[in-house]
This record gives sequence, C-alpha cells and structure tokens, in this order.
Amino acid sequence: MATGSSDALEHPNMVWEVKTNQMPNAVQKLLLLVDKRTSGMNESLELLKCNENLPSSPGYASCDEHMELDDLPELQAVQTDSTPPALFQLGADVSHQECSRPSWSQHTSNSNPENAYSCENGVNWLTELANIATSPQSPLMQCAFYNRSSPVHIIATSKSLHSYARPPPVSSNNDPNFSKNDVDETPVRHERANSESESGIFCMSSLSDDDDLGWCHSWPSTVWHCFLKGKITCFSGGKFFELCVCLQDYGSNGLKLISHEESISCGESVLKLTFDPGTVEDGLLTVECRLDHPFYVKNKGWSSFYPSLTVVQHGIPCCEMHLGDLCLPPGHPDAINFDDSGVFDTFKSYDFTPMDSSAVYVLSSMARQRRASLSCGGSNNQDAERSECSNKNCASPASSHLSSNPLYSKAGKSHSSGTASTVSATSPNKCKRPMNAFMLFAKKYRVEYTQMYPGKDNRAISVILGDRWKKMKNEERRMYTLEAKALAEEQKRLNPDCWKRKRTNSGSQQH
DNA sequence: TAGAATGAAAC
DNA sequence: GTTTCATTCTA
Repeated sequence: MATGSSDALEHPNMVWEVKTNQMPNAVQKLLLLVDKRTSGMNESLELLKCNENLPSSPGYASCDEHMELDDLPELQAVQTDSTPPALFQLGADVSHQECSRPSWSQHTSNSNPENAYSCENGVNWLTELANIATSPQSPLMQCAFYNRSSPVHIIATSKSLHSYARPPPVSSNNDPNFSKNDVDETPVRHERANSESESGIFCMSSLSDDDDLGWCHSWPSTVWHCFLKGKITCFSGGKFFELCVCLQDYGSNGLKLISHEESISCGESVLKLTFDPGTVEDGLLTVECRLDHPFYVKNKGWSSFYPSLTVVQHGIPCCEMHLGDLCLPPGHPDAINFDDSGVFDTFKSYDFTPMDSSAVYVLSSMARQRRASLSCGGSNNQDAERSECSNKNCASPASSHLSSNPLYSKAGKSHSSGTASTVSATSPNKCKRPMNAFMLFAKKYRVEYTQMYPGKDNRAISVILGDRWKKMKNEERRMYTLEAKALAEEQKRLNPDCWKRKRTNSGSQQH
C-alpha cells in the first residue's frame, strides 16, 4: 500500500510501503522527511530515508540477526528462467501490471506470437541496446533535456535518465498511443499497448493520474526500474529500492558528498551520507541508504561505497565512491556524455559467458569489445582505455598488452614482466581470487588507518586492521561477509579453478 | 620482493 | 593440518 498520498510533493513527510505479490512478506518503507525551515535563517535540513524490510534481511520485522548467508539472492536468478512478476501489487489502488512478457522471458511461453525475441536474441538485443544506448553518439546520451523546475516531470522523462536507467528505445510508430509526449510530458499513461511491453516497458493500471507512477522497464535485465512518486525506483531480486534518491530536487550543480559514516540500524549496516547542494538556501542534505546504493557521480558514472556488492545485488557496475564526489541527478548535462569505460573496467576481473544473460554479461562483453577495439587500434591507446574514473578500484591496472586477449582476466598487479602474475596472465581463464571479508574490510580502511597512524609501516597497519577486525561485531562484519560470499560464489561459477594452488618445488612435484 | 593481517579453498 | 593467495605499500 502506498501510504504516501499523491500530493506527496506538497506534504513535508511521506511514507511508502511497497509490497509485491511475488514476495508478499517483503515490505519496503520509503520514508521521506522534509523539514525545510527557511524562515530567514538559511537553515534547512532534508532527510531522506530508504529502508528495506525484507524477510531475508537483517532489518526485517524482528531484526533477526540470524540471517543465513544462503539467503543471498543469486545474481543470475532474476532474469533468465523466471517470468517477471506479472503484477506488482503496490496497494489497493496503486498497482501496475505487466501487459506482456518481456523479450527475455519468451521461453516460458513460446506460443505467444508477440514475443518477438528469441533467447539468444535477448542477449544480442541487450548487447546491442547497451552499445547503442551508451555510445557517445547515442541520441539518448546526447539528450540535453534537463528541467529542474519540475521534479516529477523531469524524472518521468526517459531521456533524462542515464543509459542504465533508460528504457529501451521505442519505435514511435509501433504504437500511436505511446507518443513521445507520453514519455516526456505526462506522468503516467494507462493501458499501454503490448508493443511497449515488448520494449521492456510495462503498462500501468489501476492508477489515478495523481499517482505519478510512470513507466517501468527492465534494463539491465536483472534490474527493473520504474518511476514512483517522482523517483526512480529499482526492483531487483524481489526488492524495491529507491535509486538516485531525489537528487533531481537539488539544483543543477548536483550534490557534493561531504561526509559519510556507517551505522547499524536495526541490525543492518546503513550509510549516512551528507551532501552539499552548493546553494545556501538548500542547506545540507542527509541521506540514509543501503551500503550498496548506487549514485551517479560526475566524471565517474555509477558509484557506490561497495561496488562489488552493488553489482551483485543490482547488476549495476560501479566505481568506488569518495568524499568530494559530485552526485548528479539523472539527466544532468554532465551525466549525459560520460564515457562509461571506467564502469566496464570494473568487469575486467571477470569473464562472463552468454549463459550470464544479465547486465553483467552485457557489460562484460562491452568491456571486452572495448579492449579488443583498443588493442586493435594501437598500443598508444592505453590511456584511452582508462576512464576519467581514476580510482584504482575502478580502473583496471591491467595493462593493454595483457588485456588484448579478450579472454584474459585481470590477474595480479600491473607488473609488466617477469613476475608470476605475468606468467599466470598468459594462461587463459586465469583469474584472481576474490577477496575475502577481511580483505574487503582491509582494502576499504587501510588508507584511512594509514592516515590515522602516519609513519606506521603498512605491515603495522595490517596488524591494526586485523586487531580491529577481531573486535568487530558480527553485524559489522556482515556486509563484508555477504559481499565476499557473493563475490566468491560468482567467481566460483565463472572460474571454478580460481582457487587452484600453484605447485611448489617442495610440494608434490613429480618427475 | 618480503611481510603483515584473515579467510577460503586446494592440497 | 598446511599452503596459497587474494590487497596494500613500505622498507
């Protein structure tokens, strides 16, 4: 039930509870607290809160801390062999219904002549779509539409989204009822035709015109986006979560991240972020969100504090987020022509197969294509392969002579020759082990601890990190454990030999 | 290039 | 039970 009224934009506070009939026990509360006190004091504080309460999540109901790790959603489980939920029950009077099956679920109903895409076509279609949508030449990427005076209408514009969140291009002559104006200007159109659904856009029914529930679409195929109350909402793995928390409400300059801290809320780690909109009248914006929440950052693209968790959970590859990052609302001019190569670089670590008919595979393929094209184009393009995302967690250290092999996975450090890393890199399908929980923790905090203890040797920092790790509570470790497990499972699936040990001379060498 | 931490998986 | 290797970076 969407308890938030349709006049939420006028109301200072708004609470949503979103349920799905696929997971009837899954309830997400979207709490929007707006406290604008601008009585001449230049003081205003806006708090956005997005909490998910899921049966499998630690924060659900009784805050059960005995969540099994096996409850983790699997990356590939959502899209390939399950028909997307036909009905997302949003409430008694708010729902949207799938008019027809999206293209990639056709194998569940071959008799439907409207299913225009085959399974492999689904993959190709995604790849093609991704290439088209994210290329600098794409009209979508070149769209300069940006209207900050009307948040609802801005957000309800497909062209205002970054490519990851945009619906697939719709042939306008397929359906006269779905005109450009429907997308650009009107918040919602009911009873859309099937042709729209073939494009991944779902019709909305039983909605009042005031509900501001816009189109839904599903790209990447693991992630379902829709517009709810002027926000981009993402449906992934049986969960709704809010994407790009209302950044469009805050000026054309974006929001600069000025502080972040993790805290435990009802047994679940959450991030508390503070943004500076850059304008005095807006004050600071404090946001509480999940650790894997993605933000679109200027010159970096999609970013989150836990990129690997974000991609596993939501299928969105991310750079690592840092203080000072400028988060942009979807459709911001600075977000439109960004080179996504940095995002693709994130996936150099993995080689996905066509069986992974997910956004991850698509992006992995795109990364491979990019590498291949760059290597064919000459060796001077090493730098071109790097995006503006200079973060080492984002840009792969793999040098171009290694990445010229499309099957090569990032292995070892960026040593150029003579090391074991190079040797291992020459063998195809060789990959690095995924980091365990402690490694993820250490990687995240090593820099911080190094600054905290200037002059300390890195080995001493390791000791401190280990000490800190041992003292951490299970709840604090949970996110790292989950992330490590997710990474390991994915790696195990893609590269089962990843943990193979080298044969040592003193070991079981046989002559 | 060793080493310092932890943990998962292979031996 | 032991060994390897994920990350990071200084000595």
